[in-house]
Amino acid sequence: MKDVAAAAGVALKTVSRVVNDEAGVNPATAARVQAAIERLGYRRNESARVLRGGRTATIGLVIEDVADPFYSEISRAVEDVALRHGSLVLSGSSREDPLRERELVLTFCDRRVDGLVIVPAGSDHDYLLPELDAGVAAVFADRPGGLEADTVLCDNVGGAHTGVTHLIRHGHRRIAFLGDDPSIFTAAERLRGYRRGLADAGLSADDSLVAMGPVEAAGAALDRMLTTPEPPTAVLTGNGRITVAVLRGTGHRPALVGFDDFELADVLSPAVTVVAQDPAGLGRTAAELLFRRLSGASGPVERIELPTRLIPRGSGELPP
Amino acid sequence: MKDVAAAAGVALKTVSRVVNDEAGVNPATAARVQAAIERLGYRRNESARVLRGGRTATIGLVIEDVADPFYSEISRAVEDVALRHGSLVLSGSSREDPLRERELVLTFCDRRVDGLVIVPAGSDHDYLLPELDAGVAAVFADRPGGLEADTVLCDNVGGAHTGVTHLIRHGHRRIAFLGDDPSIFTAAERLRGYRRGLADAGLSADDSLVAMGPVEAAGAALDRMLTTPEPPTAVLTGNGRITVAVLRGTGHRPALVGFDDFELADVLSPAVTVVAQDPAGLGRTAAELLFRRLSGASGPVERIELPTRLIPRGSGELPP
DNA sequence: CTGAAAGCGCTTACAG
DNA sequence: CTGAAAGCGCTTACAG
Repeated sequence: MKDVAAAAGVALKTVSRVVNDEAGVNPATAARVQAAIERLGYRRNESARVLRGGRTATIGLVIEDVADPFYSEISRAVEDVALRHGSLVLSGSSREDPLRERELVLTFCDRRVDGLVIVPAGSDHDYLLPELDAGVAAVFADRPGGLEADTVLCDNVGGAHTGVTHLIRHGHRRIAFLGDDPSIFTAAERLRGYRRGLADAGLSADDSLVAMGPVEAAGAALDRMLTTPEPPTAVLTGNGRITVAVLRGTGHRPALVGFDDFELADVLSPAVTVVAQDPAGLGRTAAELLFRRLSGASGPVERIELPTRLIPRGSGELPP
Repeated sequence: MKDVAAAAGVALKTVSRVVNDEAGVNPATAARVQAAIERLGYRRNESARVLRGGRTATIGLVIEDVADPFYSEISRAVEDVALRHGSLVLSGSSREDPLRERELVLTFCDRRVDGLVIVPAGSDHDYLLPELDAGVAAVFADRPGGLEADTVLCDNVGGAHTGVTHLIRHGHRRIAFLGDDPSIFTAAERLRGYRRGLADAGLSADDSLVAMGPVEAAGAALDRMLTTPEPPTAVLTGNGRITVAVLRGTGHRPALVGFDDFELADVLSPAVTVVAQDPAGLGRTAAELLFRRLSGASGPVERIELPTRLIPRGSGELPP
């Protein structure tokens, strides 16, 4: 900028005015400055500009893993909204590790991001308190965080309820639920939806048909259930990775409804009936909420729940 | 920092020393400063720090689309390497649009990223020249860019050659190739590999068995081929999306080798034989090359080609 | 319409 | 071991 000013024979401030399209510059002067800018290939240093103003026009995104399609959909949606608001996105994968989540968030805060979209890996977010005081905005997505802040979730209970009810309508009475570790919010919620669905249909819950735990154990758990005297005739899986584990399983496959849609679900035979979530909606809504806060919205903390959608494809319509 | 200095009764510079773990500070003074830092909840502003030094410890990543598993794998690998080097990643999706690619790259440059990993959407990168002069490093990944710079590619020719040769070994003589638009580098390269494979086996190329074009047209193109008097008995697809298009196709399915691996390829029946690329390796290698440049490496421009791997699963071993 | 000064939050280079 | 001054590249607040 100094060089441009010198080349155009004006003061720094005048260059700044031209660069920022500020009114009240003599057209001739402006043209001279513009020429110098082009000749020297000058491009304003956004970091310096931002240091002076308050904002960095950058937000941070912490997800579990970019390489997981569910999260990469979220990622793309957040990116889109951010770009539309003139912001860039720093992103990082927590790998479901609360410490890594915390480290990423604090690193982003050190770069003075304006706001954060966080898919919480941990449940304690006290470490965020000083940052929130300092003015960063934060929105939790997919799972609630450990403090009062805007949050966008899927309707996990409703989705699981819909899934199990669908199987009941197709004549099933013994329906297994294979879920992830119940310490994970979404896993616990989906289990609740499953149980409520059974209860609403007047069916008694049978805990021997429920297996919550690491994804790797899901296949074996189902195999065990299938060798009992009263095996399940249908399964509701608690997330996409568990659905895949079941699909990889050998042997007889009961009727199946999977929580979370996935590519090629329609190509398998039978095609897989799923309760689809809306990851793009999750990311978009979270980012929009964030930018609303950044532009000054000061209403009460919001908690939005996005609906799920049952997609019948065959595996969930098999008779007992 | 000023507040901390005042609170600890020292000069700014001393706080800076403590924050940076510089040697030669009286332990008692350091402790006093440390206490003030904690009491005030001080965190250094990395942007300001960076303004003074030369680097931003940030790199830019431009891919086609984060929501595509191939690119999200690249993304994760780049992220990992960057974090290991103390850098953060700004990323954006070009949507295969050269203008958007350019805009993203220049936006990143305005933020003064230290370097860029680019999956080129366009073939003209002259717009990068002034930035390179200004000191940003750039590495092209997956496809070569329009100027001399470090580049990491997959062995597209070799991979397609391996795929078609595999089908030939299993008795096929009429093998179709369904590829993407040949203006896309990888598509053209794979077509070359296919042709070379046929030639090496002494088979004559039959252009009626080749269809290059938009992914949406691939299914119809294959259907047409299958209704001719001498239909192909096998297909090599040019990328993952085309493989899926073929899998979605109704009717008789010839033997199939797909370029690029995908989730659930092993669950389909028959399971799908693929030529697997190494997207994580692509991202890792590109990022490592970038950081090598950033730490001063000044050797000649590198061009690295990553090997592919044939994974036989069933669909590619079907007899004619 | 234009500019000189001060400052954003930090570090570098120097002096004591 | 500690600090006062200058500067990174820009903008804000003011004066002319």
